Amino acid sequence: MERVPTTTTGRELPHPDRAEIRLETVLHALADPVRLRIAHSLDAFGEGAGQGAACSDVELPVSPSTATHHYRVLREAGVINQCYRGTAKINCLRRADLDALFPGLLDAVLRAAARQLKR
Amino acid sequence: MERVPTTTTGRELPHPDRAEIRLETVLHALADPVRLRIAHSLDAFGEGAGQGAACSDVELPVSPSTATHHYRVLREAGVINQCYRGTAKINCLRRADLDALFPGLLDAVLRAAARQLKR
DNA sequence: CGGCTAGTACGGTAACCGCCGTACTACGAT
DNA sequence: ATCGTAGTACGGCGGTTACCGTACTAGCCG
Repeated sequence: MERVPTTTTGRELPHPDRAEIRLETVLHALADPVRLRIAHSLDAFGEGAGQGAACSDVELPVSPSTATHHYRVLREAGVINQCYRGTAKINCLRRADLDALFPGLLDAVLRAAARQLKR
Repeated sequence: MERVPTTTTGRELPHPDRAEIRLETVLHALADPVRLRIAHSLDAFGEGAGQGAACSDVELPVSPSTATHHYRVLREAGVINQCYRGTAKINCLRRADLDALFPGLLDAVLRAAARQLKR
């Protein structure tokens, strides 16, 4: 059966709301190679079918506990949104918020990241 | 007399060339409030008359030695160009290089910074 | 139930960062 | 030559960061 466990788990994760997102914090979050890669992967995944990707969908060159750390940094900076679905944690970019606050920034960064990969 | 001391001083400062500029490093450089302010100020100054501004033209809430540190981070990241003119050190954004490598990024960051200031 | 998978919290370590003061150099002006 | 101004190099200090391993919880499946 299609047991889609929509937004299970009581554990709510703290997210900054739009007005609290600071440019310096966003830039700092994206300035790390691992986190930049996460953002880039989420962008790629997000464009696909149902938006969002689990942490385990993104391959990273660090240990799971370090990955958790990086996801938290991104979430607390306001770059990504995280929610639990079953045992998985689904991540997606906060495009709407970022675009509203800093028009063009996210796209510029993601395109720059993509471009730098092909070099 | 107009003793314009064009590019005096033998001391040459090391700059990365275009191909060496890394996105993560640029983002890291811009992720600090003081350095973001420097970039923003250079943008404002640069648009004016003769391009570039001396370090002392940009007011910063840190000591001179710390300011030196921040300028160096920006230069080594490839965000600014520095050269001596007389006793002053002239700084300007490396627009052409950054725009070529990461189109739209610098403008997005600077506009985001400007926008965040008016809040 | 037991076991699997996904992710976490904790604690520790080594590196880095932002900041400063002090002592110094480089240039221009007097 | 002397002084003042612009910026620097150095060393130190305290806070943050990236990383890991280990031990743990939450949900799913058989």
